[in-house]
Amino acid sequence: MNKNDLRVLKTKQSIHLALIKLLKKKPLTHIKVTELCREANINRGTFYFHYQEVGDVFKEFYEEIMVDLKESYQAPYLHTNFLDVANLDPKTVRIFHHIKKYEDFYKIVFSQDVSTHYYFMLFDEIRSICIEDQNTLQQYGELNDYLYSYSANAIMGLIIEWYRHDFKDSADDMNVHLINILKLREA
Amino acid sequence: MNKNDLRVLKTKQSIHLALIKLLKKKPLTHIKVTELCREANINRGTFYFHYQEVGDVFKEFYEEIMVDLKESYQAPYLHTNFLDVANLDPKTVRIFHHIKKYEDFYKIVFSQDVSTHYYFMLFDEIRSICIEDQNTLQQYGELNDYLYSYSANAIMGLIIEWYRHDFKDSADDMNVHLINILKLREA
DNA sequence: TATTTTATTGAACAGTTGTAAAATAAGATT
DNA sequence: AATCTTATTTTACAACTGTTCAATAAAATA
Repeated sequence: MNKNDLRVLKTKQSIHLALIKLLKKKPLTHIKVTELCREANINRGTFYFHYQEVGDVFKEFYEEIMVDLKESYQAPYLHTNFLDVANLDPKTVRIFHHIKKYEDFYKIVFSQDVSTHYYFMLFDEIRSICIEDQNTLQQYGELNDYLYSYSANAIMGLIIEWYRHDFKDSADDMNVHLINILKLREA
Repeated sequence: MNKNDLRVLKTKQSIHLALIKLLKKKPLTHIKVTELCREANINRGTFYFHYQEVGDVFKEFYEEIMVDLKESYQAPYLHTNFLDVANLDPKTVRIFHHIKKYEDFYKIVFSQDVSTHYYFMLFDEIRSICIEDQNTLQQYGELNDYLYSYSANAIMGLIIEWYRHDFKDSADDMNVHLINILKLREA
């Protein structure tokens, strides 16, 4: 299967457009392979040549979005150290802006009964960001693994709450919430 | 549908035993309704009279386990205040012992591609525990919602990492990890 | 015990799933 | 432009899904 073959690009794009269209009508878990192929005007066998299930198409979207998140942190002047509260500037935390940008998408990721795979993809990405930003603190040995998962998933907890508030707060609001919570520990 | 009808109790027990048996052979997501009914010696129509999908049976287990977790915190002498590090006694954190007790079960909950529903059931339970244990701190207004989700999901992060280490650490080890992480913020 | 209630069964149905093989056609390669 | 490569289609198949209905049998109730 050649990723650059025009035929592949065409069918994948058809499937992508079809999924986006169907997602406006019904939740991801209710979309059947047959239905998706009918909408995309491709044969069901072709679908199974590229994917295993409908969720795999969603994962493909997700990977692109993860790249976008990663890139927003590759700008060298941006630094977010969740442990160093004193030097934490709300403007430097790009995660919430990223989530807001893809709000409709993340409403699916955090919805009930969807695969946990999507949750863990974001978790792992945020965890990587924590590791890269805290590369000065290496002295905690084995505790590091737990510290990073603790910190990353705490952020995820804020996003869960944000989702449950239907993303009404702005991204900057969320940064302020984070700062305030971290400052509680200093008092 | 009468929950106390002997016929209902009998069929539900058959289904429960069948699911436990099948879970030893294959992941939850691979178990078909037909397969489960064959194993339980009940009619497929009977299954659909009680459940919608295989995962619903798992949820039924889960609810019992959530009751067990809740009860382990109802003993009034136990208090866990995740914000008050100074007064936090490792022995009082019962969550990790609970997880260890149902380790095999939680290996499914935290596995990839399973429904997020199970994750959120545990999250909500831990969040409730945080709220009850921190009922002295009400001064933060709207921030409370975010603070509780932050704290609860941070604990979930430790459990994720524990899962990824195949639950090799003991429950007491986990309590120590938690204490150490919380103490980092004081330094 | 006799009667009523209702959970369970069995059968049938259209639709979906996942897989496989040969035929076709679109695109890549020379 | 001619040939090679392979993605796509077509068709077929057995198994599973989700639902419905009448018949049955198990349990509750009086």
